[in-house]
Amino acid sequence: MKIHDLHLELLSKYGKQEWWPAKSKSKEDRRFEVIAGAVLTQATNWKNVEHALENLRSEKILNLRKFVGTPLPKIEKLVRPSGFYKQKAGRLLNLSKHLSKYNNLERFFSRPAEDIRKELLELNGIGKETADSILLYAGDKLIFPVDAYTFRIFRKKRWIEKFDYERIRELVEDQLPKDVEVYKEFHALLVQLGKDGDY
DNA sequence: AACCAGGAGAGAG
DNA sequence: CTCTCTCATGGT
Repeated sequence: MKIHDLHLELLSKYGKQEWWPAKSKSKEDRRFEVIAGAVLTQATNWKNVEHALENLRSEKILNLRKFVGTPLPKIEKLVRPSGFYKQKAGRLLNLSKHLSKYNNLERFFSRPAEDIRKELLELNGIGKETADSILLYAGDKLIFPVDAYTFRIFRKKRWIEKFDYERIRELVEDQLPKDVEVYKEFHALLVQLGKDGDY
C-alpha cells in the first residue's frame, strides 16, 4: 500500500493536476488532441508542445479526419516548435492514418486495452510510455504509463533497482485502486514531484 | 553557453 | 541484452 500512500501524500501536497489538458469541445476531438500531444511531447518541454498544438488548432486540423487530409510538409511546419519536428510530423500522420481505419476514436478504443496496446506498439514512434499515455488519457483505459520521473522517484525510495518498464507498471497497477481517475492523477503528480526535484 | 524537457529507434559491442 | 547516438526547438 506504499504506492497508494504516496498518491495521497502528493495529492495533499500539490492538489489535483487535472491531466491531460485538452481544450477541444467534443470528446472525439479531445481524444485526438491527447494523442497528438502524447507524440509531440516526447523528450520535449510541454510549453513547446502547447505552441505546436495551438498551431494545429488555428489551422483547424486538430481533428482526426482533417489531420489525415493534411500534407506532410504543412504538418512539419506547424509542429516545429515541439522539436524533432520531421520525425514527429511523420509519426503522427502515420498514426492518424492507422486510427482513421476505425472511422472514429470511439470505435478504436472500444475493445480490450491489451489488444489496442499491442497494435499501438507496432507503429513507428510509439513506444510503451506513449502507447500507455494514449490508452489512459485518450482511451480511459486502466493502464499506468511509466516515465523517467516514476523510475527516478521509485528508485530513490528503493522500491525498485533497475528500469524494467513492465515491472514498474505492474507494481503500480497492482497497488493502486483500480480507478482511471486515480491513475491519471498519480501519473501527473509524479511528474510534478519530479520537476520539483524535492524527493 | 551548456543542459534539459511529460521518448523512440537504430546501431554497436 | 545494455550502452550510445540521433533527432531539434525553446527556456534557464
